[in-house]
Amino acid sequence: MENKNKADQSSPDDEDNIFLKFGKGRKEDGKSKLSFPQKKDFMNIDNIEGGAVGVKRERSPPELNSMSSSSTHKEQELASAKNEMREVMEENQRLRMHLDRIMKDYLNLQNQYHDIIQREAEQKSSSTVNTTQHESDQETDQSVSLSLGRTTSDMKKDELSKIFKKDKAHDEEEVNKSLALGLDCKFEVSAKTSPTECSPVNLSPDNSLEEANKEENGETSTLSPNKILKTMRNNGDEQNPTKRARVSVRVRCDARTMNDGCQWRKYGQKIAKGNPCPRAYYRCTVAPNCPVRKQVQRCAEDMSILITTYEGTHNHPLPLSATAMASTTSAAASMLLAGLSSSSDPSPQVTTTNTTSANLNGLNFYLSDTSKNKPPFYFPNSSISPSAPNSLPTITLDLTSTSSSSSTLSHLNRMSNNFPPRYNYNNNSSTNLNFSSVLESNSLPISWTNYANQAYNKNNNQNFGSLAFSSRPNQENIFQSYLQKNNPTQSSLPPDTIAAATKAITSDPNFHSALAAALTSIMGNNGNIGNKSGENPNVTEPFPVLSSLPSSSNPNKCSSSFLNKPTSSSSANNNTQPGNNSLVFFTQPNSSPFSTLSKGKSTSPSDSKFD
DNA sequence: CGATTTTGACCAGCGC
DNA sequence: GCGCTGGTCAAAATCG
Repeated sequence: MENKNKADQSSPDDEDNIFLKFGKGRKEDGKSKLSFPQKKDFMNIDNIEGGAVGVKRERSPPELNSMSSSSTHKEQELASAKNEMREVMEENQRLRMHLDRIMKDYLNLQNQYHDIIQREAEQKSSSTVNTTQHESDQETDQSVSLSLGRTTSDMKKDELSKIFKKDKAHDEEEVNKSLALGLDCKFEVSAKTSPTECSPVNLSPDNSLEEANKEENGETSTLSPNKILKTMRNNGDEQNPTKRARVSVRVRCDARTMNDGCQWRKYGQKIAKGNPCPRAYYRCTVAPNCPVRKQVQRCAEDMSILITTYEGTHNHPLPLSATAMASTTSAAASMLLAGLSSSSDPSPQVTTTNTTSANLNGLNFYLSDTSKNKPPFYFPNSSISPSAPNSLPTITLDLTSTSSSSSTLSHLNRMSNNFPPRYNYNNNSSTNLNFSSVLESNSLPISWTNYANQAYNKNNNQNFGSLAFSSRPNQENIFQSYLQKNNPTQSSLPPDTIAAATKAITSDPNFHSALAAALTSIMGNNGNIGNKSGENPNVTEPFPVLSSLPSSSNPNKCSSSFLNKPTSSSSANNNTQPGNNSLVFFTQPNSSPFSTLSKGKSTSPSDSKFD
């Protein structure tokens, strides 16, 4: 049995080669890196599918083969490099513009949220609540403002509102063609919807967990930026293991590990109870002291599903592609902790069901909590029993394409209810996000933006707080066109599922939290608007927005890209606007034709690009 | 030869 | 206290 497992997992001849095709070990990449400065890699990533990578790829073999005619080649390379540089600069400018726009939208949202909270507080105070409660609400509200507005808290609000007002008209115009996500911060989960329940989202991507948990522990409810930074600096190795959340990613993948852009070193392997497949333990080796670990295990039910569980936050700059994953997992973790912390409301009136679910037509997520063991963090109710010792709150992103396009409810239910205990090995307080592809077998990227954009277009009447991911006209149907391109038979989404998606988006605060966290991770990391990000060693990446794993250009690789630039692969490439801050969860389920170049390590190959 | 993987031992938390 | 389990360590083996 053990031998068999060993063979399953570590036969480097088949599985590892998957990585190699992508970039393989550092050595090879080191070679290619010599001819290409790091910035080039960055550019390549940005233009991932469109051309840059292709350029690089095309160029590499000639480098080996035709060194004789090197002068012309060099010139060509130089020219192409210049071109790429120019493109990237333009891209950066566009990104900046879009960032600004997002900021404005965000402010708009924040203002609206503020109004609503105030209104709610007033209502409360007028009915039953005493004044102290009211005050605390408002206080919390303020702290929400701080925590949500990592950028705004630092940026002078006046300035921002100025900007906002200035562009309000323009934004309103644009809102028509943009995704609107109501961030109405109403926890359907809870009977009592107090503003505090929306607050715990600390949008600092790397510290949301710790900070949120600190909040849980009652250290303080006001998160000043300074404090956040302080925490950021401290969190590295000193992360209290009990204060972390884990993010689990389920991906259909034949490779031994999922390419997440980071560099990992295996430090252990164990057969976990209930799963014949061994669980491998990896440690981030990008930085020597990085506390981030991940566990990789195959799903006992479906061996083709790879379950990768991340724990901790990187304390070093990340490769761009790794940032995508890191930001997303961080956002997911924030979401989890936000949900959890909401349940830790001192007043135990939070009546949660065991499973809070939202159904997004294949974009499912649900909260399920079992919390008898760790009262401070978990919803009081629990149904899932077997508790793994040491279990941490875990959020699961399900990127497997298991749902059929018709009935996502059933899928959701399956997700939430039918996972056998042994699958939920860490089912002590777990949150599951199912970003299953709508289509059953296709590994297509799901752009939240465009996805929800469609929903918004059809149900644009229920968002009072709209988060406008302004999508450009020529981009707003990328997902759809992608669908049409790749699966003409299922190109349209059923209206009911759209409605479900909209409803879920607009109604579930946890989704908001994740979204907000992701957004802030984007804005905060890049923009550094008014933020002393320079002092923050944990700021991961300059700008993860367009981060994209080369997976799409490497169909044989098992990878997951979250913050993707979907258009880069499309024919509309040139029209790509940076505004497409779409969260793209996509998986490449069946990477059947693995190419075998050579043996490799389990290290994520993409790392090589960034070293 | 350095980096990585393997693998048995060890440790800590939890339940009984 | 004991056993079970998950997680980590570290020496040896392996790889490139």
